[in-house]
Amino acid sequence: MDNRKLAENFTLIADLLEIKGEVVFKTRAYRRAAETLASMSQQAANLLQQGENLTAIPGIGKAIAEKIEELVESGRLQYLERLQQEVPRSLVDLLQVPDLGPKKVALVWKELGITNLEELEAAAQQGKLRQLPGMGEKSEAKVLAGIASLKRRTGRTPLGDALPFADQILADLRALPGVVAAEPAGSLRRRKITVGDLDLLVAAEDSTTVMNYFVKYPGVERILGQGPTKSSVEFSNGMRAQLWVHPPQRFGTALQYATGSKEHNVRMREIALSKGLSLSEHALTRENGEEILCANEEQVYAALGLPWIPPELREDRGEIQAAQLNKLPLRLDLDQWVSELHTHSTWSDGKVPIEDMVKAAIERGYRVIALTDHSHSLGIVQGIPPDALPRQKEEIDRLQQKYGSQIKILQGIEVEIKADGSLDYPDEILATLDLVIASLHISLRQPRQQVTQRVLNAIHNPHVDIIGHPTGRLIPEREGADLDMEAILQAAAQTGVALEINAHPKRLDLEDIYARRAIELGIPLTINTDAHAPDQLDLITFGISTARRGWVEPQHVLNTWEPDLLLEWLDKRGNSNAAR
DNA sequence: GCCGTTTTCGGCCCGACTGTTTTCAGTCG
Repeated sequence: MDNRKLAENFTLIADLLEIKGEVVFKTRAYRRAAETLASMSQQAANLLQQGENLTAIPGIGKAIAEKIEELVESGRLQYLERLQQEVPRSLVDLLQVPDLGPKKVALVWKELGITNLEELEAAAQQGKLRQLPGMGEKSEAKVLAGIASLKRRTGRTPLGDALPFADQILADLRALPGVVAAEPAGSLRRRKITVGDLDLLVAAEDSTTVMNYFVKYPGVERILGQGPTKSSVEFSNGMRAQLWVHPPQRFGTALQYATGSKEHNVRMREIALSKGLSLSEHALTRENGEEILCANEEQVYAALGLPWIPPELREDRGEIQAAQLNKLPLRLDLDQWVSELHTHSTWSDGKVPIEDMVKAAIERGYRVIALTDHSHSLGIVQGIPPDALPRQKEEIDRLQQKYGSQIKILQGIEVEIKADGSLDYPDEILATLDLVIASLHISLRQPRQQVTQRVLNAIHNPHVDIIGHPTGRLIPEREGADLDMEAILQAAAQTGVALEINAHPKRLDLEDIYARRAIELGIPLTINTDAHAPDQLDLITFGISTARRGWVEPQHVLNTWEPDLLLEWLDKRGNSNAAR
């Protein structure tokens, strides 16, 4: 049983306990354990096998460790099975309805015998909910609207879609009179791969104009709430956004609060309390009621004796302890970028000739670009047949002459890891290329052991330099291959092959938690855009954010290395002509 | 259920907004 499954079990326990009416601290403990498990870079099952004590993990004590053990060993959990006999499991679906929480779910269950969404909708339509204590006509209408919205919603929005949408709203908000600043917050600012609601924050003395503008923004289907400091809306596409407005002199605490994560903020407030301060979105408050206002986030962190923590790290994964010890990772940044190592041209499915990609790379200040067109077997695109590689080489040589010392152009390949586990090109051909990326695109649904073995084969091929977008996932439509990631990481550490964090917002693969594990194991990483057109080179920032979320530092990333160092590394990999 | 340079028992973050209420509970982030 993997960590995700374990986390699902503990989340289910928390939901059921909440409906049952258990004390909140117990449910909170189960939720925290679920979060921790989901964000661990190593499998709990593996740790158990190695004889590690799970109670060493923060948030996991004796009781939960025993439950993990039972789940890993038997695939079942007696405690959960007993719990489900008390509280019908289908009730947790009701918690998904906006404005329905555990108390109201328990109420409709106990008073009306409702156990699922269909029964809830029917009861609301029949006007039965309004008769319950504490509920009225409006609550009933809210339930119906909530169910409708639930049916319309597609779940979390990919970061690549949410960010441009939010940026447009923010630009419009900045243009309003009296608006001093407008920034993204929440998971958007932390650059999670998917975003639930859009969280937006505005600095302004008077919120009235801003709020009135926001709730009437084009595309707003309904207003979920509107107040002087906070409003939230739902768009016709099902996306939700909420906006906070705070005075500029309180913007720091407000931004810190709105950025989250919730768990990070809880830790921050605990530290504040230990220093005799109370931290809220409005201010830090001393015990005598005196307020300390923070116009920027640096002041908030400084007041707690901490350096500023980059938003991508704020997931309560040890960043606060690291900050206290002054051991936060060195910040990875675009201005450190030297090379782009995964691009396509019209030699396969790219949109432009090599020269246009080269020029675009030069414009961005890069000093190395690798053209890595697809090998020929990938059916959906026109790959390069092996006998065309010499002609491509001639073109690259000609361009290298033309652009001379401005940029080094590498002839690479994105070679397909075929369904049978072999690579699409024989070793003799791979050996002639400057750089080899091996990637999965097909037969991703093979059983774990089989698909993992394919990647392991590629890792052990001495000509392969990089494993491209390891799982092959596409957000949100395609789940990645069910890889045994620890086995892959161990093999990469052993052979020295680099793993890619593919920067395309539909991929962001290797994902953050495994990037973090990779650097622990000393595996070189590379962050590339997989650009099929010049402007896609700018997607690199998504990859950088994902790497930051994985605590990756500049020296871990091939793309920040000086060209000489990179070419030397490629040469040592044994297949490269690059240095010549 | 977890946790401990004040604690192995008694704590466990803070506030906005809504609806159903006559002062607050529930939900959300």
